[in-house]
Amino acid sequence: MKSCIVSEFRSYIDLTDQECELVQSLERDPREFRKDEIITAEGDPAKTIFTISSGWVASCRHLANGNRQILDVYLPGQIVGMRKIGFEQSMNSIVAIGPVVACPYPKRNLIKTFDDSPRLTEVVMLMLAQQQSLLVERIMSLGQRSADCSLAHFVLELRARLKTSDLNLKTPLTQELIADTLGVTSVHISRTLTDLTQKSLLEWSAGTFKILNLDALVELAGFDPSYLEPDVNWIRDP
Amino acid sequence: MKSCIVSEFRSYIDLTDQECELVQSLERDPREFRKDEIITAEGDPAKTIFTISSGWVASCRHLANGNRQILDVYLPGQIVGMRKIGFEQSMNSIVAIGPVVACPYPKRNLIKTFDDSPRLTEVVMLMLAQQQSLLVERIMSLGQRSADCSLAHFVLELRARLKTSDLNLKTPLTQELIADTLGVTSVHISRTLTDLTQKSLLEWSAGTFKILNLDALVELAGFDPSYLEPDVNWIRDP
DNA sequence: CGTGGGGTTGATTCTTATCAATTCGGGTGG
DNA sequence: CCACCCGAATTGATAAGAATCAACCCCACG
Repeated sequence: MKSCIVSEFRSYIDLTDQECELVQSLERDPREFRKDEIITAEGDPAKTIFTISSGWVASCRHLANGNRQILDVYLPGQIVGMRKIGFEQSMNSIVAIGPVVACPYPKRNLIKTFDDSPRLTEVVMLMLAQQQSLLVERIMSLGQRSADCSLAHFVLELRARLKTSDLNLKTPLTQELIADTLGVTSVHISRTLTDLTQKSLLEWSAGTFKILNLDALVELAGFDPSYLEPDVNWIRDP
Repeated sequence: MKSCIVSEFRSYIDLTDQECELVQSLERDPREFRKDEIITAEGDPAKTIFTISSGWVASCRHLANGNRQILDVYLPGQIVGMRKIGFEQSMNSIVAIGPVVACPYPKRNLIKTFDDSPRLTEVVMLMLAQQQSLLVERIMSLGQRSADCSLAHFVLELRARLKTSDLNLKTPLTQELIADTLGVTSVHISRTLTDLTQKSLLEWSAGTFKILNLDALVELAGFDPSYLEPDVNWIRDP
């Protein structure tokens, strides 16, 4: 399989051969996970980071009452668990949405990379900053947007992250996953979806969204993709 | 004035004299801001980062409909605007809560520090990871906690961040600020506060919280401060 | 054929928003 | 020193949005 993580890094900067090698070393040990398998659990020691080769993954946290909040959805090529750099214990679990191939590697390896390449360190920092802006957008949805706006925004964000111009998005998500992401119940997602369908904005069936009216959806969501477009100019030359 | 930012960095690692100098250079140009003054606005070019010398500051984002969400509250010593490292445009504004002294400096200076000291780079990365975990906790409040839990959690988080064992917290906040942070209305904050007071958990007057029953508050909030305690062991030696 | 996970629908309740009126309290100017 | 004013907080009445509970449908899969 072509290295997902290399092409992820390449989407930020050009890699020298040596850098390429360094990055590749993060994707050496592919492991398969079944749908709904817990890749790491809350409270586990924060020693292992994962790179996703294929499939989607969610990081989530549970409250004492059992409520689950999905913090972020990760797509192939992404590094999962970078927050763990700063902590001894993993504070959220990572779950496979559908079948997944992911490569675990010790946190130490990533830190080692910092020693070897200040340039890659800067890319990692950029990734952290970008993840923050995803979290910020989630906060906006949870705190200020109504369910229909949030849902529209969520779909548009996914589409932008998938870098596709297709109006049909195939996902391994369920309505319950979406609900736990947007902080509402799955029942409410169902109703909201039929609402949006009646308004000829969006359809959902069997795991795929079909965008019926892109402009109206963007308008409803107030979607501005600039938070997904990083600035790489400050990163030093090789 | 003693350098706030140096002591902030010192709370993570010991600084060599040289590092100390580097860090100090980030706090050279103190400027005063009035209460409610906008320090930077959404859409401004993301060139300037701030270090807070005194006072509190909030970063917030507005929606098209005028709704405001406060993303984070920053205390003296903290670096504000690190997310901007990754973007050309500032995607949220920074507002002075009460009178503030803050030191602006070009983003480039921070990046320059990365060249000069891999060790400080690692501290900055740790700060980013820690900010993420604050955002995550906010997401949990917005998405899954009821207003009273969120409020209790918010107060306990503040107390932990202020590193005080006092049960009285003096803040420059208003109920409206708190409301915009927790994603509810100020009216609802008012009601929730009187609720908590009736239950002898918490009092509020003239900008200070008085914790009446710490244990019960921790229990209600499900508060676990470990997300505020970074792991610094991986940072390289000087 | 059952079985079960995912989705839909309806009835009802609960939390929070909204709008509006009122109070409180600390400054300011006469 | 008092009257006034303003921002902040409180209170009440009502409405909207979302949760909850429960029943039911659909359909892929053993």
